[in-house]
Amino acid sequence: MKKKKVPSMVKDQQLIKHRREQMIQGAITLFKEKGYHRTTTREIAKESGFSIGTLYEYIGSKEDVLYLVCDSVYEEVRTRLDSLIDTESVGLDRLKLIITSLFNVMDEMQDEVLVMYQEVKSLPKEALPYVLKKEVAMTAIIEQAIKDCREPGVLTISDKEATLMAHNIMVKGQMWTFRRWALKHSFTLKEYTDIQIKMLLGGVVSEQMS
Amino acid sequence: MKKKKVPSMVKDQQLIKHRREQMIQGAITLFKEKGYHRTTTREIAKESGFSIGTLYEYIGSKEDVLYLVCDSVYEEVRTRLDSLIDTESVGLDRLKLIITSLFNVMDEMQDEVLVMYQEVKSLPKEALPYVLKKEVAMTAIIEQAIKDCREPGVLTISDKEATLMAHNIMVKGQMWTFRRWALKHSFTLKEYTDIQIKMLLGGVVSEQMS
Amino acid sequence: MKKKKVPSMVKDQQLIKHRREQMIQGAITLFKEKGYHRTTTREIAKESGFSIGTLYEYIGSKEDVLYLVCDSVYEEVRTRLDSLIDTESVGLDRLKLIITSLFNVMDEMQDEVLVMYQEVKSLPKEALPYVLKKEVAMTAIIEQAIKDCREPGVLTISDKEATLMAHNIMVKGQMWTFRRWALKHSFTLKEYTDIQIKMLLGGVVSEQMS
Amino acid sequence: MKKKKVPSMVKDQQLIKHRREQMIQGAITLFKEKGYHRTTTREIAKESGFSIGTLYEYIGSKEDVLYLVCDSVYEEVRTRLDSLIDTESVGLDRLKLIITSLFNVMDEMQDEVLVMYQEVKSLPKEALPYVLKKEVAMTAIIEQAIKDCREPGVLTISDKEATLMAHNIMVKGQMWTFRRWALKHSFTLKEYTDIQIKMLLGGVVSEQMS
DNA sequence: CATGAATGAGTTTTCATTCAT
DNA sequence: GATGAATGAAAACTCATTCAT
Repeated sequence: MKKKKVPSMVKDQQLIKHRREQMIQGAITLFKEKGYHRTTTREIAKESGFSIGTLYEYIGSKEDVLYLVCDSVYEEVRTRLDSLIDTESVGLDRLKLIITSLFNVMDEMQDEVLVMYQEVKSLPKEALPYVLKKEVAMTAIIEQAIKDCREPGVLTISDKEATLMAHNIMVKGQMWTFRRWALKHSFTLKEYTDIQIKMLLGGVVSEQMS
Repeated sequence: MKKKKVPSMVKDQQLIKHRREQMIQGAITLFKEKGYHRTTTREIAKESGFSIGTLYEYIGSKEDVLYLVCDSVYEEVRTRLDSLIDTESVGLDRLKLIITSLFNVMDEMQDEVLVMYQEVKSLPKEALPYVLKKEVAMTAIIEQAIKDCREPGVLTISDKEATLMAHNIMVKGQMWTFRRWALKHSFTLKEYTDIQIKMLLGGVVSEQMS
Repeated sequence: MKKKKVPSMVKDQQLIKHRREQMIQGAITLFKEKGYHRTTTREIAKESGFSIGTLYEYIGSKEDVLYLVCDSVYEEVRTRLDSLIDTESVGLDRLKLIITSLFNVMDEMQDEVLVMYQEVKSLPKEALPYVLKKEVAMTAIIEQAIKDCREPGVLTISDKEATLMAHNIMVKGQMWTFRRWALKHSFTLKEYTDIQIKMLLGGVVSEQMS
Repeated sequence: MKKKKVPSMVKDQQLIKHRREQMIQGAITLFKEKGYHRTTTREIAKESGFSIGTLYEYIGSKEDVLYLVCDSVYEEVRTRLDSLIDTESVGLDRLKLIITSLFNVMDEMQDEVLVMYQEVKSLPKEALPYVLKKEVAMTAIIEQAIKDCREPGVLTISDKEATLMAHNIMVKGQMWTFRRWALKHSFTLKEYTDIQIKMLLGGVVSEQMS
């Protein structure tokens, strides 16, 4: 389950990194517009600023491009998220910070994230687990943050509930991208975030608690 | 925004219906396995039990198959859901029934639903709005059921919150299919349903309300 | 080199004749619009007023339709021409009458004639000679009429010249159909006929003969 | 009404020219044999000496091949004709030279010309006018040459007559190709030319002039 | 006789990938 | 390393023809 190795004919690691970044940007632009399958390798090469021959100096197959894109998007989401939540806050505050940060990142990267979630299923069988692992890792962070809030009178929640809540939060983040067609008419990001947090952490409903 | 007309060279309406049902079943089976783009029209024809020539007697293009599949899945979800929630129950009971029913239907039809949500984006531009309309309609039903629960001491919720909660419920239904790879390890459908309802309708968290 | 036999599954000769007439009319209409190759047998059947199955009760293959069309057009041209030139006139008057009649028939049947000349080359190898025979026969009539004008002081013309003049007249007739795009801007049928006759039979140029 | 642009994926203009020449030769050979519609793109590629994939690097669609063929044949006819008539001759001599040259070119290029005249009608709507323009241009040259002969006692002819005579000459040129099946039995090219010139420019008929 | 659904070989076109320069 | 022309397998779609009803 380690990072998939994308083959390249080129030795210079610096160059590989540079070219692949160009490639990923070009590919995202195109995938956004027409999806992975309707985008040709020729188009990716052109959009990336080099020739089809060069493209294949840095990848082994078209699927590698998709893998690089998915990997890159996850990495970027992760990096941005980490930088936002790297604070001293603890407990509920930290959990709220994580949620807010997640939604913010999803909003900033909505096109990239949408592309990624819509196309992961086209990844080759061997690459999927590696990508899913990142999803699992992020979910685990949230789950931990939830569990760290558990305290009588603050958050009473079972392990299973914590797990599911973590999944829910992840999905609410993604949902902001894939259900945008409906949500954007009714909510700003701030409204969306506030209401979701309120619903997640209580306050909406009250009768059962008495 | 009306039902898209899929052209057919065959006159017998009964036969059209029958053949298209075969076709939809065949297509779902294949889309499940390899996705829409990796499935060829020949494969669809073969899986459906007829020749490629016959396939094209009942559709105008490959995209029509996708449209028929999406339309059919929505219709089926809707029919099943309607039959499950067509009861006398009202208020919170009715809302819980709707949620439970939705999740049950999603569970029963997980493959079909997954296929549909993953491939809608490949629908031709003109067909998408029609399909989204169905999603909107289902969300609206849930939203109404939520609003019908509003009562001091039972459910205090603003219009916006109700709208978002409806979306959340729809997404939690879909999530049971597209996040199955993670959820199935931790939850049975019953557990999933119970916890989600509990989280949606309160009881998990309590301190803030005081 | 006899009339090609077009096979039919039907016995009733009367019916065969009737159906084929429908078929020929339908086919000409379509060939006019889109040419033989771009017209499908299904379209021919529909335009003719019956089903594709019925079409094949009266022909053996699509090429037979083309043959029937070509044959029919020639027959019609011939019939009309014969009826127009069946008079007592002789000599130059008769020749002029033939030319005028030919051009008139070509004008009346321009679409049919154009279709025929454009598509004969698609006839199956065996059918072509039979159709060409009709062309030869018509040319021969003209050639004879030319020769019948030969008389010192009236028309002095060698055999070879007479032959070529006959071909020229045939082609001038066809030309009125296939070069219509250019001629219709400059000439009415009457003008066209008058000038062509004048040019064919002298009067345009004169000085060299003295 | 300008030269239609045929799209190519290849950049090297030299190479495009070369490949298209191969393609045109291959296509003419095949169209000659079986016509445009019965010739497949695969056959064209093979006959041209490259693969089907390569063929489509140099054209956008099968119709483009037809356009290239028609364009090329006209260009070639025009070039050859121009080189033959580029002399000092004037008046009747020049007209006779043009006619003789036209017939010679038609004879040399009979297959190509025949193919072109039989298939122009299959050109896409937008391409036809451009090709017809070339036909018009050639006719105009002849018309001018005719008018340049006008002189009392040499050639007395009205404008309309000159126009029609020009069309006649063009058609007599084409006729040598499309009526070859009949003419070749009776005439050599020289005979054909001599008699046609005699008939066009007088001497065959005489009675009216007295 | 008439019908029209079924067939599948054949057609155009695309596009990932290779490799000589 | 970079280029882009060449390749051909594979895909969508067509349509003449058949044959059971």
